[in-house]
Amino acid sequence: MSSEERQQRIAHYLHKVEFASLEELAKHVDASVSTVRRDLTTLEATGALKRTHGGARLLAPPTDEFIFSARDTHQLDEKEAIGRACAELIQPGQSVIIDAGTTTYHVARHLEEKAPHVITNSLPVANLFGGANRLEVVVTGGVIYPRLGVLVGPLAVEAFTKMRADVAIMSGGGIALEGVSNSHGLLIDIQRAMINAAHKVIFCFDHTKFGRQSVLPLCGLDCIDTIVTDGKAPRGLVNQLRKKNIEVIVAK
Amino acid sequence: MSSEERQQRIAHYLHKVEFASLEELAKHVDASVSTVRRDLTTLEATGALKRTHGGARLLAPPTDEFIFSARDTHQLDEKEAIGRACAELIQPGQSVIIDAGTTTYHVARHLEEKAPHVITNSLPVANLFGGANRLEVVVTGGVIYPRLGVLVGPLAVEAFTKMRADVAIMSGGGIALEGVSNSHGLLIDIQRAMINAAHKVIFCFDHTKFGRQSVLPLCGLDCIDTIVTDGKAPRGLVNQLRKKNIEVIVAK
DNA sequence: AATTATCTTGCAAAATATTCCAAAATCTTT
DNA sequence: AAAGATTTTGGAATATTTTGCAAGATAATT
Repeated sequence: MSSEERQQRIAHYLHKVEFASLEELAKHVDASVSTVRRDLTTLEATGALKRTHGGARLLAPPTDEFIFSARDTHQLDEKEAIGRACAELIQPGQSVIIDAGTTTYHVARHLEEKAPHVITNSLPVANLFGGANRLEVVVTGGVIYPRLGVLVGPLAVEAFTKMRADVAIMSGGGIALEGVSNSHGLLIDIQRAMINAAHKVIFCFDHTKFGRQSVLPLCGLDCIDTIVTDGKAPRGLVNQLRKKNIEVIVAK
Repeated sequence: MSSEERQQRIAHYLHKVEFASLEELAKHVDASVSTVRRDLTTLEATGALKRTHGGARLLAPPTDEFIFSARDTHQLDEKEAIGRACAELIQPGQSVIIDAGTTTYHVARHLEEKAPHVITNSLPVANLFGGANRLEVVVTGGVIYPRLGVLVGPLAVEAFTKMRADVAIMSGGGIALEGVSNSHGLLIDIQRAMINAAHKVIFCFDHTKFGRQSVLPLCGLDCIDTIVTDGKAPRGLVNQLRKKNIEVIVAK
């Protein structure tokens, strides 16, 4: 049996039982406990389930989940690493604006223990925290942009002009010396409002975004306080950004 | 059994009995009293229950109207029927406000083919339509009310005062001759704004809501245009409501 | 105030996780 | 097809977490 098939069977089994111990799973897929452990780790990274001591639990009830393709995200490992590194920059109790996007989604997943005040226009992020009880999550209004699950439009922009936050965790379509650019016109206004509303601006880019310019310019480099990226980001551009007084953090 | 599974079983058990002693719980999950104590502490932190001397009690009253684990939704068949019947009242292309709640959620599930403009403060409803990109869905802003997935607070109220819709599809904790009542104080303001924003007001009640009065009054009967309910609704009260000029539709 | 029950804290034992390594399996290259 | 390189797997040694227990502290009851 291939590893993918095994992982799928684990996920499928969990959908039925909700909880399962490691031994239970090992017996079910006929593999060693070690292997199941590894599978659970990768499955957890995709957001399908949550590991617990002694087993694993379904993350969200099987119904009503927003279809957000964390599954077929590219550069999953890198985004996961970026998410973890970026989350470490947040102090407990800070108010954090979280942009919509797969990378920022992975940041959000590591943010729960910081108990931040979250402000977001991303439905996946909202869903992520919807169950958790300890933190306050503000969702901006807006019209659902179908494919991405982002709330857009005047309601969303307005919400950010009215609020202030300690940190904004942003993403974009490309980062170059000319600044940050993005592809969706509807998002630009909102992202600008986010940047204005936040005291500190952190951008998350996986290495594929470096040197790329997307259709629409979003902001100049002077808007950025910190960039978090992964190990494959081109050295040259990173150094140039650092010279421009931007803190660049490379997640391992 | 993993600790999470145990905690879930404790929570689930409490949902049945309201209150339980430590020993009772310990026996039920087959663990020591110390362990149960620790579990209760963590569970209390999530707000699911309240510790007391000698045991624990359910924090929220056992109304499931706004709790979204479809798993333990009561009167599922009835709500399904109500949902179908209510959806038939909507004309294609109308703008529809959808209240948060399990019953209204079932209405939403039957609404897609009407291609309505949807306005909602319910995350589950937003998720439901988020994937389909044929219809426009407006989500109000607000703070996520944990576990219920409802957006509450001034942002939500404000959104509804600014908008107008053809129909509002509402739910509530109880319907009696005195009017409609509900249990969650935070929701009342929003529901009032919804009612004001809509030209036609439809309330969905399964039969258990009839004759019941919840903690807080929401509105009088004069606000209601139509009520949709299931076959088990008490005849007497239904007729009295009809005499008050309310259209009552019994789904079968 | 005394008595009883319940709670908190600290600690050792058990269960579980992580890390590391060698064998097996798979993929590449010749 | 054989040899080598790479990945995957299972297991062992080492951390970490969880659990159950007991002693002292706190709250409820009489």
